Amino acid sequence: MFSIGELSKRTKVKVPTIRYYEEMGLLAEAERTSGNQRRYDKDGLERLSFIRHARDLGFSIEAISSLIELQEHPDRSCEAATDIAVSQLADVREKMKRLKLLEKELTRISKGCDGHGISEDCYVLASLADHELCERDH
Amino acid sequence: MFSIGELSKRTKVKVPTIRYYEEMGLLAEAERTSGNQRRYDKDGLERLSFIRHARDLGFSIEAISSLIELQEHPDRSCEAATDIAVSQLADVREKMKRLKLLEKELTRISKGCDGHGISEDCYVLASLADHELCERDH
DNA sequence: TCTTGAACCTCTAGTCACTAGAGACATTAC
DNA sequence: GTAATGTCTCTAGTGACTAGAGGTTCAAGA
Repeated sequence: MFSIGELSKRTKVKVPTIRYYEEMGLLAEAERTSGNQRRYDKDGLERLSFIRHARDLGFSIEAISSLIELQEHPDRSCEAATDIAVSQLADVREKMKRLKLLEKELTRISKGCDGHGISEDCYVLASLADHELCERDH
Repeated sequence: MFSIGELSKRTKVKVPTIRYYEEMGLLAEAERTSGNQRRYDKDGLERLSFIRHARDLGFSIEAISSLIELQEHPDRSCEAATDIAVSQLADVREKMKRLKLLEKELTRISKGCDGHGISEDCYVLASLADHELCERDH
């Protein structure tokens, strides 16, 4: 049995965040000492690692809730879990696509200026003001 | 002179968002009709287009404020604007890097399951629980 | 056993960039 | 003139935390 601080160290999840996850129902309510402090065991550690890993992968709290629900009903099919992962993947790919376009434009923009006065024709500001300068829409 | 709804249509920025930008000081306070409704002209349209474009590129409200400040002091050097764009670019590249790793792992994860019972060994859930299965750290 | 200081508790409020809703007033088209 | 649509302000909610206040508990050393 270890404290919330210890759990925090082991999982690299901040203490207030652990309490937040408990409040959101992602973590079961922890056992308490007589002095009302939370105590965790290996189970709690594993659960929190799961949550952290999923958060790192960009799953929302809501999606993680669903995954945990699935875990607790092993009779159900695994398809639902796969669905969640697939939709997460679609999300990630969409974000990447957008970021690639942004990268291109920002590269172009940030190369344009070389320290002359803004009044003349700062390329950064001009580029932002005038969408026509973009190579593609967004 | 046109209404906030018209401005919203032309810029594709929602009405409450326009009011929010005004409150945040990104947009100057609009002129009003005798009945207290906001009226805009070409200037307002251009300013809002600028803001929208910058937001699309992921600039924060704060960064946009700085850019606007620069615009209003044309005596200053253009370097500051370039700095903001360059730091934005670094940000975008960092995000892309992370997303690439996520994509790889999510692809792996979501291929693993094929509809058997969760109790057996749902690959999605197992992967999230066990970080060792990852090919790289994150 | 006592003391001290770190860690813990709850609660409230703040972050960012909006979004939603209530209830009242203005404008526009017919 | 009336009805529908648009606009106004204000407050509160979103997601996923983070920060701070003010108080209590724990563990280690004397």
